[in-house]
Amino acid sequence: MIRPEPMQNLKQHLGALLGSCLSKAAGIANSNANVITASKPEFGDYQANGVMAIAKQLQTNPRELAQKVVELIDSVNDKLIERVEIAGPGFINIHLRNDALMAKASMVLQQPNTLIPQSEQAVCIVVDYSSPNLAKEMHVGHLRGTIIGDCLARVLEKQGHEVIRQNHVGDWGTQFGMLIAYLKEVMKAPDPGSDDLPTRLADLEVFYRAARKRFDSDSEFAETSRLSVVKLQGGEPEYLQIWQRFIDESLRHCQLVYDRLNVTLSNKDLKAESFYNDGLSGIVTALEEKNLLTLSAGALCVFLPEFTGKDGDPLPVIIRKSDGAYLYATTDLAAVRYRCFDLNADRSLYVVDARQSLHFQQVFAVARVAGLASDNISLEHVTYGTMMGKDGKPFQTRSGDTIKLIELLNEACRRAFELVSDKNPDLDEAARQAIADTVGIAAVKYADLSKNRTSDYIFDWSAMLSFEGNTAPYLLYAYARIKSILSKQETALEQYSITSIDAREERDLLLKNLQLPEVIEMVATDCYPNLLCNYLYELAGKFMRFYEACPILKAELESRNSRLSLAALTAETLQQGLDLLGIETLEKM
RNA sequence: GCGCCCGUAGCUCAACCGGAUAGAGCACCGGCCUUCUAAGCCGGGGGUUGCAGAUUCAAGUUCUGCCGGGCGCGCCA
Repeated sequence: MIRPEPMQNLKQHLGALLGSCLSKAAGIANSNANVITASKPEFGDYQANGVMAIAKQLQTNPRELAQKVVELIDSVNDKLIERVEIAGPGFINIHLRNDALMAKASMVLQQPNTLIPQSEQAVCIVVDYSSPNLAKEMHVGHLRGTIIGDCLARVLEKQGHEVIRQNHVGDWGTQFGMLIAYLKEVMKAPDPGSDDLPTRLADLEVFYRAARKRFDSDSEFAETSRLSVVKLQGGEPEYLQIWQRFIDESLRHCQLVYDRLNVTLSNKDLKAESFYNDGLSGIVTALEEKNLLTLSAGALCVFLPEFTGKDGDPLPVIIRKSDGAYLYATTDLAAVRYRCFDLNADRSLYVVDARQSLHFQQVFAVARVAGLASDNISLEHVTYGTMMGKDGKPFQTRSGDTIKLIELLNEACRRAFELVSDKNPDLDEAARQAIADTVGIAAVKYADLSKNRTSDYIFDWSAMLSFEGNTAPYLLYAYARIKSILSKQETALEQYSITSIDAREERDLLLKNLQLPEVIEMVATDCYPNLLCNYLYELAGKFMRFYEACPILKAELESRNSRLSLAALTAETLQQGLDLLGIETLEKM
């Protein structure tokens, strides 16, 4: 496959052009013209907000400076720009040429793989996401991290970066000692080769809860559990064998959920906590060499001056517990080292619940001072909010009302099936089921992806399973409408080409299509998938308005072909955008 | 007690590192299917952006102090 050329998106092009004009006019190198999409249609297509700040700096009249900038822009005769004008206190409003927009769009139509340009510099990016605890079955709280991470991985990959997914599953902590101890207890004479373990684990959640109850109520059992961890981490065969069967069973559950969710994770992306086990003593050595370790109450700790807790006391990062077992900080340090020096990552993203932000701050800081991370690697904790219950209180995973992720997906598809059957009773059942499966999953994913990841969110069936308004079905519906039209055209177009713009709705839709690369760039930089959702929703909305206002198949020949092309371009944009969200499209719905 | 995050329409959320009159959806009210899929489109009501200051041409956005909510803070992950 030919790698599409790096290409400036509209905003980058205008930003560079106006930036250089502003720099020249102001006599200040690298001035930022601060070009953004226009906040209102009256202001044109894009607007430059940077003139006023520079004028302030120069103690000069902003409108006069803007005038100089405008003259410089005019002298360049840029192919994209129809005209620029000064507005208000010193804004520069930018209007783009229709012919330039049409030409750009027609080019993209002929080479759809240029719709999303390659990043100028491809780098290696590790994306750590999903990372469920294998002691339990995946529940609704795992949804966010899994699909946000998957979206980011897809976006970065699409830009040409080398993306290495890392599913850092929890398979090695204290809870496994607990499970093993409980299993041994439940099955008096453990014989891991021939028992009915899979049957007993058919409901991992139930098994976990039972073990947990024992652990919390019986200190002797808790002690046995902790000793089991040490034995496991020490490599005792019997423990390893039981453990392995837990893991295999649990991973099977996870993969079912991933496949159902259309999440790209597979076995090859697994890098479990246990993978780092052999390297943990090396972490201790490395920290020792840097004189960072302190023995505190029997535990090996790192104290960094920038982290203090209660009463200003130094806050420890516990590297090794007093009983000799390691904790997740140590594992995470080993993972940082692995990603930096073995995978040679330039960026390492951790898509993990915001509650762990202090933990990651500490791990990153220790990794830097201990040389477990190079200075060049960008370590980024991509946080997301805590899931709350209907009452606004945190959704307790240990309480009985945990909802399994698979149950949510089943319910979504069930409701979607009812709706499809209602809307489209003529389709046979298999077709309706297939549509419902796509729509249901899409709705659940989009409900989460479309919200700013940093805010806490309330688990709410009705919001998550809604099919109207700003939802995935709206986008899928727009796509299906386009496909329906395209399938009705009598003669296939030799090649799509957008050659005329008559209505406001046509132009709005055309320009919006061309702005996908800008959005992708923002998502890749800041890791906010909701920006892509917002964009696609606006794109679909502009298509709906175009659809209502502009007849396509009944239009005059030239307009007809042009509108068909515009519709085809929109389908392409929607399809590629939804694909980056991990949402499949439908030809019919 | 200390630290981090959050507070925007009745509800769920936007607002592109400080920009022009704060926008959508849901819900509610009213229009639009003999015309390319009504899971749609058009219109309407609804706001002192928690409160009070500060910074400046410009603050939902930055700073300070309160109020309210969430999370984290030594051997769970």
